[in-house]
Amino acid sequence: MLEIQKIRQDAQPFIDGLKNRNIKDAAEKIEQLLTLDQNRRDSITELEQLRNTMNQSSKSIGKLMKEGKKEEAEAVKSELASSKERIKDLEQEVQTIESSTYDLLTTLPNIPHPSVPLGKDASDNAVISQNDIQVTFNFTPKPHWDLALEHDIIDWKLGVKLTGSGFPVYKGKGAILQRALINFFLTKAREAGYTEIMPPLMINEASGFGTGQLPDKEGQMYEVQLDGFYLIPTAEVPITNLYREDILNQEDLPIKNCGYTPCFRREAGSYGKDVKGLNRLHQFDKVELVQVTLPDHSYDTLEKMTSYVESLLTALELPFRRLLLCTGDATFTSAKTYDLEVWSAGQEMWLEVSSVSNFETFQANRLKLRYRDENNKTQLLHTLNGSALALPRIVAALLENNQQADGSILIPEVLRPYTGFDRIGETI
RNA sequence: AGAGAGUUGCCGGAGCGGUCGAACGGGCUCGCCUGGAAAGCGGGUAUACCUCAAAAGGGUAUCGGGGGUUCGAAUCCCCCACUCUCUGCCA
Repeated sequence: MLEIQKIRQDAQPFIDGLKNRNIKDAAEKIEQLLTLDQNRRDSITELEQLRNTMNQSSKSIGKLMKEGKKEEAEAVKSELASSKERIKDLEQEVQTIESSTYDLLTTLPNIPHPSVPLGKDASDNAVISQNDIQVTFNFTPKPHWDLALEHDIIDWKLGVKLTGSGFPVYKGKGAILQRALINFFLTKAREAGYTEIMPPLMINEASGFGTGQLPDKEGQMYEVQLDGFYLIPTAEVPITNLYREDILNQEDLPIKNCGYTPCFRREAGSYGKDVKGLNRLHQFDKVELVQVTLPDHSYDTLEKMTSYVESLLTALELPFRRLLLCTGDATFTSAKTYDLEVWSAGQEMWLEVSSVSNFETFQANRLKLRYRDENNKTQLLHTLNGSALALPRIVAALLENNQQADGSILIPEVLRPYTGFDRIGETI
């Protein structure tokens, strides 16, 4: 959530930023916000003055009662009646203004960092870099859904039987591969200084709000209505919300956490080849990184986190490229996002496997996540996160890129200690 | 799931419907004391918002969350959440 105090100080960067986000009536919205803000402050000023006199009168009534001057007390009481009504009205007014402000503010996305390219949609994302790993075949590589079926390692039909589409069942070496990847990613993260967190897989509404999934994105999350919980769409939600309403000490920063969780996404409206096979699931596994940093350090951290994720892809010998998402394609909460995509030879397409974002204060503002600065004042921190990594598309790419002429699939060297086997399927 | 008890500041812990942002103790911190330290003594020690050009100062709100009664609520009433104990159930 954007900081109203900052908008009040200097609205122009916000107007520009929102325009770059393709919000046409950005200026009007900011203007509305400022008006609401002014009205709110006017009302509060009056309200608090009234409350002040009210409090004082109440005290004097107390005194008069003690002194036994009942009639005088009654007189003061009757004088208060009108203020009391006015206070009620003003309270109502403030509440209305605040909820309008909230409604408006929650529709506004984060302001993009100056380095983010302008653009409408994914086609305007900038390819920043690409590694030099190539995969070549002297036969036509198959898509992973065929390979998975042939080797009986992933079963979509069973998933449909148990639950529905988008909930595959991993079997045998398919299941072991999942576990191996999770373990590999977590081990690497620990070596890189991240603390492993195993959070709840359901969150409450306050947590959903804190990281920006609620109030608007309910459609993305599965809801357990009876208990008022949501299934997490990513470990980012619980792991970032660990620090909700905290005031951290500078010496505790940066916070570097990682965690493996299944992720649950409704993905309403997705269709076509995007959802084929492992490309887009309702339940998938992911290891997530979360960092909380001082404002001055967040962009440096963003680069380091992204490089770290790239090192995982390199270790897995996958061809990948790094995108810088344009102003139109970055997520609602992000100020700057890098996407990492791997090349999947069977489908001949790039698959997004990681998204690394700096949210600056956008989440921290919602979370009320602060630190004490040199002057002992509380300031909002910056939050970041990144997938390291999301499993299904990694699995898709591994299967497709590492398939051999004989139909078997080689496991990358680094994973073998984790899988205990070096190949899926028959060798010649 | 049923019955009961509870939820107060960084922690422990008081609190009668009235001057309670909250006794008392501990912690932390500053000052004095000391050659230095301990002890001792004295002071400070929440957050958000409003006011103010800013600082100072002043004000409002906050005692799990929300609503209500009242001139006035940490204290009374209602709803919700959480914690603990017992019973039940169970990986």
